[in-house]
Amino acid sequence: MTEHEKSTEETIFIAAQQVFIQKGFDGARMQEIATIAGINKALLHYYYRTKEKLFAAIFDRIIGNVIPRIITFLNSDTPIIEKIEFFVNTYIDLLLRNPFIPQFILNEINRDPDRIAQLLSNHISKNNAFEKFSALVDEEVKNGNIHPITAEQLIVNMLSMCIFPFVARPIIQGVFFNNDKSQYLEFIESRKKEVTSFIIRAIKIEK
Amino acid sequence: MTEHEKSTEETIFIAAQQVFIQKGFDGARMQEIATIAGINKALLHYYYRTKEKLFAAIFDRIIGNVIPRIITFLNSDTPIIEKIEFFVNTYIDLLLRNPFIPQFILNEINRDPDRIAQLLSNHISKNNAFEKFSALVDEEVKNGNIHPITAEQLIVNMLSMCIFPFVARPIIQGVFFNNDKSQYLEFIESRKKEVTSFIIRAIKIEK
DNA sequence: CTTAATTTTGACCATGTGGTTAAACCGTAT
DNA sequence: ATACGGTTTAACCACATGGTCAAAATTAAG
Repeated sequence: MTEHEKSTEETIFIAAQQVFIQKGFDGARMQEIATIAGINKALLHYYYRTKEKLFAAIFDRIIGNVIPRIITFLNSDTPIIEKIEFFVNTYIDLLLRNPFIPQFILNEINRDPDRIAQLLSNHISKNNAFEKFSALVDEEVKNGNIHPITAEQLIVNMLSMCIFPFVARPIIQGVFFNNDKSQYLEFIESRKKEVTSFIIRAIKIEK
Repeated sequence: MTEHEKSTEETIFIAAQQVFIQKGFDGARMQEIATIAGINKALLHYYYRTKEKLFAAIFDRIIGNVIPRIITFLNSDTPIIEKIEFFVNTYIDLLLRNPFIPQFILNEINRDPDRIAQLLSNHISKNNAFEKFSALVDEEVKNGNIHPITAEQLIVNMLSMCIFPFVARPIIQGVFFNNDKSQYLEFIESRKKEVTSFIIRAIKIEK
């Protein structure tokens, strides 16, 4: 193996990621992955013994990229308004760079509903991340800084508005923008500010 | 065929709907559908010639149930605040009764991105529904009744907060509610009011 | 150079899959 | 009774699919 070329294992990984994302687990074909990776199908099984294991490897790496961001958001000590601003911006940015992640995760949710929930629960409870954020929200409500809302509702609203536009991309792009890709991307880009101010207007109490 | 029992065709349809929703197109097996319908596999092909056609039949009926609601929302002549209130309520109600619809449609988006966009575009442009709503939003902004926002952003925000909690159900239920079903349903139920007031606070300008 | 370990391949297998076909079944009109 | 239309079935087929295996190619070690 020379320096400049990726290892076979990583080549397979990238090819598999592409196919699994595009076709889902059931739609993905080991042969197609092999072809894209430019290798023999048997070699797939040499590195990752089964389709399940190959999928799991990809899934774990992707989910491992997302969870820390959520933990950080819940855990950080900045004021709530700044937290939201920062989270919406970095999260939409992440999804712009990896627009396939949401659909991929949603697909997996369908295939094995408990697995992700378990994974997330572990990470989040390990740091008491949710309790911390929940306490912050409650306090801000008590102090009259934001309108009454539970932490759960707020988080779900935030994630909804960040993630949904990516899974519904074909609809949004088709219905609103005549399938023009750049208009869609511009729309998403502008959502960083739009969603942030939308949420802030929805919760902040002006004094 | 006696009166009280459903026609074979409808029995198949219901079984197929159940399987396609649970497993997705690729994961669904014609044999499983047949077994659930309590009939022979060949009979599936007698009524619906191929898997594709069977799926299309189900898809069309489901999507046909959703589109009119969106058209109505865009078209009705009531003030914008009332429109939003009404839409969020009826839409979340619809999804509570058919919680599988979102995941089903999202799956299909992945399989054939242009098809739904086409379908929706046709219906919506047929009634000039979007232009009408867009004009309403612009006018409300101009009159200083709501904060500046485009119709697209507003619609996407609304749909996001209504739909996403259903596709992310396993995560929400697992992380927030220890997998307690009734707590999750209560959470969704309360969103009818929460999301409505969240949106209204985000857009309405108090005078 | 020789040997041993690792990596890669082509051929192969068992099984599952969507789909077909010819025959049986069943109610009904003649 | 029988002939006929629509309905249902068991058996079957071609083929794709995930996975295996023994041998070949390549690399590393002595």
